[in-house]
Amino acid sequence: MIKDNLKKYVLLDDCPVRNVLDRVGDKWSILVISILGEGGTLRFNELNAVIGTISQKMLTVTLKTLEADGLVSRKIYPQVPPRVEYTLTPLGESLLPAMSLLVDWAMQNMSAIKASREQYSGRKELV
Amino acid sequence: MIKDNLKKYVLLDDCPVRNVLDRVGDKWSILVISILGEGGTLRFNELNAVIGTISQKMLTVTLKTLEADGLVSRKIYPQVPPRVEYTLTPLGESLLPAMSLLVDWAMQNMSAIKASREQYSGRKELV
DNA sequence: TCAATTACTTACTTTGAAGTAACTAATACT
DNA sequence: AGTATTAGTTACTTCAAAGTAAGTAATTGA
Repeated sequence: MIKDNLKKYVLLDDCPVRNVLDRVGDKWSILVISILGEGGTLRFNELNAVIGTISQKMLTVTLKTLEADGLVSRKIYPQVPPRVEYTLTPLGESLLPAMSLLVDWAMQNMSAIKASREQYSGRKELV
Repeated sequence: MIKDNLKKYVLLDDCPVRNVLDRVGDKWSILVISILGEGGTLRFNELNAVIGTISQKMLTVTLKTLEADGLVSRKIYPQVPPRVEYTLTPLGESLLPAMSLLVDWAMQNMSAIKASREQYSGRKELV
């Protein structure tokens, strides 16, 4: 017996919302979007240096996925050595408010969460 | 040479924000929080039925993690068969606005994203 | 001639999240 | 005696995301 106002959530699994959020939820996308959101336009190696711990492969994969989704645009300058610049598209920029609300929440509440985790893990050790 | 206003993002990797967002980004947490946010209080099997495609194990794991983080509270009624009720804590409820903004964005833009993906994948096949 | 530069690609391995299926405790009901 | 019920646990497998390390193209400058 499921309440009517909850039935729509059955559809949320394997649905387009899940589909979109999966990509937002990967390891590097939120970070890259945040950086481009503040930094404007950046080259591949600039992004690489700003993040510091990302591998070239994962930066490539992340940028390609974001480009395929229409969140990031890629501009190639026909030079040698190559110059490629990345920028948020309007669609990518439209994601910034929702994302920064989430990041703000995380920053404001991380101490409460850490405290809760410690309390929770402490339980077991006392049994 | 990294612009000064971007340097803080270097810290974002392996930091508490990442730590918190990782859990929000797992497969079932957003769904469970959304359901509890609308459904109020629900029993284990009610959540299981509402979601439909989640396994008992993953529902257990997800709820335990959310409980450890202090986002969900767990109330046990000493009965047989057991009765366990789950509710959002105030901390869990405080996450709802940020989450629903993200979900709304996903719903509003999924068609644009799907279109972009198709256009992108179409490129390769024409080479 | 040779190293440096930039934005990658490729091949391989590792890791952990998630899935599957069976099992459990404790009691009420038939 | 046997079945149903609820909220799990346990052992095992699968799979894809992520990491590692090396190689590549094309040109400039020493």
